[in-house]
Amino acid sequence: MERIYIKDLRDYFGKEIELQGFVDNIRDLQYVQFLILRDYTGKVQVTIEKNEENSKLNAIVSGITIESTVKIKGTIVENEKVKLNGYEVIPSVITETSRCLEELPLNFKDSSSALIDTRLDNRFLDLRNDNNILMFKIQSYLVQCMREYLYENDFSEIHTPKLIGAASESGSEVFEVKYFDRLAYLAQSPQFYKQMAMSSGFDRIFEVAPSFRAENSNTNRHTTEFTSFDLEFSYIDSYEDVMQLEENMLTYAITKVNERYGEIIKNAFGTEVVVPKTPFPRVKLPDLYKELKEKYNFEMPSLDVGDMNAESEKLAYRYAMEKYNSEFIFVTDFSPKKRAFYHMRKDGIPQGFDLIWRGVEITTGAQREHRYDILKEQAKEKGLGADVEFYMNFFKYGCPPHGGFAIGVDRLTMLLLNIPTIKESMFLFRGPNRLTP
RNA sequence: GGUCCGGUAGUGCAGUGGUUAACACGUCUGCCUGUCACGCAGAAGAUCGCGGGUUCAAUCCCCGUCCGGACCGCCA
Repeated sequence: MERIYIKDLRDYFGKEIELQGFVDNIRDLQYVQFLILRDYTGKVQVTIEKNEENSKLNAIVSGITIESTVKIKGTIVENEKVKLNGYEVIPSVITETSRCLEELPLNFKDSSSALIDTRLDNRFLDLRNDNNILMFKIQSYLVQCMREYLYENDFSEIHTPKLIGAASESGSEVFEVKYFDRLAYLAQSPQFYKQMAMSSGFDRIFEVAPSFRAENSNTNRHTTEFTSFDLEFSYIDSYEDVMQLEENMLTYAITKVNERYGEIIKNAFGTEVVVPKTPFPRVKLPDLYKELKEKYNFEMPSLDVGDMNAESEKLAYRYAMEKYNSEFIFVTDFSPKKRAFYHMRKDGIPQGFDLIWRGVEITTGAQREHRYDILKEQAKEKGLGADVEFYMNFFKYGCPPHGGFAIGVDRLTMLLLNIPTIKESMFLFRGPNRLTP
């Protein structure tokens, strides 16, 4: 029999259908039993009167445990009495297809009733929560829309290695892996390979893949393994082209997410999807600090001028909202000391940016230095030598001017849905103290 | 890595230097004329994170250790 989803039941009134799902709840009264069936599209009430004719069904329902899975054949009928959607299933056959054997280790229906650590220990159950399932449908759609935008703009998706032979930048923040009789590293970014694709003439590429960072970071927005949405493209005139691509892509994706999920997100997560307007405001870091000083009496600790910290990111958001009514703001003109050697510089200023959304950094991007001699000089200045030799070769044989950026998908999801921690906005969190499940 | 805070039934929490460690949800049993967060009654369920110390006596005080949380740093 054809599989019917609960969300489509309205199309089958009066017909015999077959449903499958989890037993969400059972209310076993004296003369009637109610079984609430749940699949990933919704819930429906299955009603069984207690009588001679139904004695077999009554026995099955009495013996069933909540969260077992069942297959139900029955007829879907309208009934005003039912508060859940106004219809119910009158079953002819109920088959238990798997059994929940033990008491659940947490009440996944109420996320606030268990600590995040308990939830992560039992993530497969925690994810049965309606909002969690919804969150991943939305994340999936968001990424689909970003991909869609790029495909429409002649980008191709590539897949770069995550096992690498040399630590890509500093070496201090990569995981070592035993690789036969020597060491390998887990990629902390596809940066070098994205640029290799530019050198290879791929012109416009992106990748959605894991990145690994061996940083002992304990915050609500860091994880040792995250999904990075990376892209790189050629023949740009400046990093302004990179910012434009990013704001257009995000606006396209958020517009579509809002169309499909805006109302649902408001109801489920209590937060508004705000479709941004392009162009996003842009501010130079020194100018931003002048404004933050004037408006909020904020001053960076002097050692950190040329970079941002958590507080200045939050204030940058406040500033963007108050002055531009924008949740997004591009910040440019960081100190070269704080930026990677491969960022192009002009008059000593890195030609790159951070994008702050709702007070959190979601992107670093830049025009890259594609001129061999200058790049070599900048690498030397950062103390990089043999480790980047293979990379330097990309620029010896002609390489288009290019740039790109990376977005953290899990952070993006967290911010879009106003989820308090990245531990919840990724399928399985990985942190300094968590490698399981 | 730093600072602060926490670890007590399945889950979330209360509490005490000494008798039976309280409460809510969940679980189980019985009852209940259609429930819809069903309701009612009862029952079971806790080496009080682990190791050491102080004490007549430690779940409680002290030290160590492990685990976790919030914020900061690092970044996506």
